Amino acid sequence: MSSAQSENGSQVPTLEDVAARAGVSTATVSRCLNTPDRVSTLTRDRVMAAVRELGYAPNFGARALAAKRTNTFGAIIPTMENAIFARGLQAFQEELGKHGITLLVASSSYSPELEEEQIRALIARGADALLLIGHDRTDKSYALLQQRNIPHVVAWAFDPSQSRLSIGFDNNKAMRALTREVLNLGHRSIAIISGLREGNDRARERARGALQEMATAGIPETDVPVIETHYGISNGADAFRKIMQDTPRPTAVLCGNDVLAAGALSSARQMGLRVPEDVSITGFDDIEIADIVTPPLTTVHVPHREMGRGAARLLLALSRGEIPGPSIELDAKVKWGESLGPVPEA
Amino acid sequence: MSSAQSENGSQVPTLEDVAARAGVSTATVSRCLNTPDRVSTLTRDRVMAAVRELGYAPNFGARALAAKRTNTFGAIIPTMENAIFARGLQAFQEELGKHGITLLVASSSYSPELEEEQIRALIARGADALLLIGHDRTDKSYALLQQRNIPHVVAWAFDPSQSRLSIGFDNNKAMRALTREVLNLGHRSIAIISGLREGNDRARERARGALQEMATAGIPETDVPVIETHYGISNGADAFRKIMQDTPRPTAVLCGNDVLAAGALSSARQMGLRVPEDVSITGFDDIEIADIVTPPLTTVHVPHREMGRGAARLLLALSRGEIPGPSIELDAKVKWGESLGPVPEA
DNA sequence: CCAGACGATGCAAGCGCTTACATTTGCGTC
DNA sequence: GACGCAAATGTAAGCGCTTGCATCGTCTGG
Repeated sequence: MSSAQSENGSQVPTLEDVAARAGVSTATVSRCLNTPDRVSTLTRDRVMAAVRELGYAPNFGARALAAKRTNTFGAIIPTMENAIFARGLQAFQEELGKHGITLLVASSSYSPELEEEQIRALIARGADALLLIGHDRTDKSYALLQQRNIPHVVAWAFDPSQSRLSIGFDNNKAMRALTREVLNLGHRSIAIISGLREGNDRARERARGALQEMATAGIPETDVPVIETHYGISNGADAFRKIMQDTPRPTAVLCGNDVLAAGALSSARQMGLRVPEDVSITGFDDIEIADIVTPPLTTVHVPHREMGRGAARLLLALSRGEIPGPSIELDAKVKWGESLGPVPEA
Repeated sequence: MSSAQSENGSQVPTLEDVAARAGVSTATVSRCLNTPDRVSTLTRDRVMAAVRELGYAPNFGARALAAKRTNTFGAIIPTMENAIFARGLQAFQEELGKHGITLLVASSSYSPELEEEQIRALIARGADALLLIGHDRTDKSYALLQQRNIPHVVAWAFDPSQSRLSIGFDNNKAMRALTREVLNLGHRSIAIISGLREGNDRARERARGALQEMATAGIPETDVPVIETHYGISNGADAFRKIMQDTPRPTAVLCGNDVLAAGALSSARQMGLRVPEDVSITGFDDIEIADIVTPPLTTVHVPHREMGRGAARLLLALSRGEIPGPSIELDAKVKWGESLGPVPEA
């Protein structure tokens, strides 16, 4: 009877309408939609026809309420403003799509507090499982996930010291490898433009890795200028300009990611500095931008797609109640461009 | 009684639990959450305390089901892979946020069929209103929106020939303006790298605008090589490489957007061509990338943020049942970089 | 020819919330 | 001190769907 008055015309059709039209019960219609093989071919055809004729689409809220699951996963990434997470997320989504799962994306602007809110929001919306970036977040966030028993996996970071399920690469290790290359080319006066480290373990580990490697080479941490700034091209540009006023002027600048490096590069050009003849610049992430700036960046290649796909699989397994294997460490290797060269002659 | 058995421990608390704990009825709790001023301060405090203690969060599905609205808007953009829509969407989201509305984003990969699916999905999820990009979409999509009576607005395009509510700029007009500048600099041998035009009115209007303007200058359409390709840096690069093998070789290449232009630029570098001395390249959109490539792109500045904010306001008005004004045309002006120069001496 | 089994379908009880309507309470008035 | 009104709160009817359980044929084997 619900929309029996749907003579009204622009009422949204409900299961009941479909059932009436097909001459079956709502239960049967529901089965047709969810478990088609539990219904005879004949009825199924009739029901499907009714569905089509009415333009019926199930009401998501009602379905979630009754079934207690939504076939929806959530992902909270720090930012959508640049393409850092785009490729990985794309792969994540593709993999979920294969399994009929919808992805809801939210962004936290690199703020653990905002992220907590987003977690809450996604849970409220019924996300069956969550993809999170990095390990840093409020205790409350973790408490929430545990209390609600929401399967989740951490990506973009593999940290041997963390026990929770994750898939990613070791930011520290990767940055050390890159730094080693820089040192090998003779650089000793090196500066770092890092992303904001608070609440961002990836940024922190990258910076720490660089400093550790330099320390190993006999460069004390106190000799290394570090500027911290929000990821963003113009921030990278500003930071670079500032850092190049130091004495001694660094011969190489390690950037926390490609976005910062791209900014640094454009500053260098404006300042009339040649890269890498006058100063070397490195990035991290190997996003598309790394290839199109001039010169192409020497950076760290991150297995974005592999990570996204892998994260999806882990989450899928978790949400089915399976216990997936341990955390997965992927490789992140130095990728040579042209922005890193030997130290300039004095 | 619902989770009276929640002795269980890890049950999700419901309104009823909160009500029991605060010693009031569920109705009162609901009011506390939705219309706090209709409840006495005393009870409100007690209820809120219970909410906090229990870590209660309303069940979205149930709420949507009962209230018949979700305070959720949807947006379907063609792609998240590059930053074309990022800034506008950000502004859109910020504006909605101010009004307590959550944004759900989906992407259609520039496919009208996929978009239709996404529209359906967002509607099923209860989106109260939708933001759409451009006018091109399947009849069914429009039928759906009308049938369900979903407020919606078209952005990124202002087309005087279209009657539906929109906010954006005139792609055709803007591209004509840019083309005029190119012609003014003496270029006569001009090629176009366009985005795929089918199902994409923005791409179509941009290409058409360029061709029209050239026609006005006496260059017949048949003399203008046009390559169509999916937006993407490497596609732009490939297209450019191909187009530069034409005879006569174009002295200027108009790209459908900055992403294609960035690709073209990197191809040019690889081919040893100087920009703009040997060949001029233009973009469209003025996204961040336009500034950081070498040389910075001459492009068309698009008022991303203004468009996003405006779209949000229109949609908010619509969803409140107000009738907003007519469609809004914003300006998109040529922005000079260094990638467009005079035609090279013969 | 009938008991038993099984596949297809219907019945109806919720899922957790909002909200119209009913009820109670507390005040100010005369 | 009784009355009326408004504010505060409670009652209960759904919102549209899923699903455990009951029912009904139909088919099979003895």
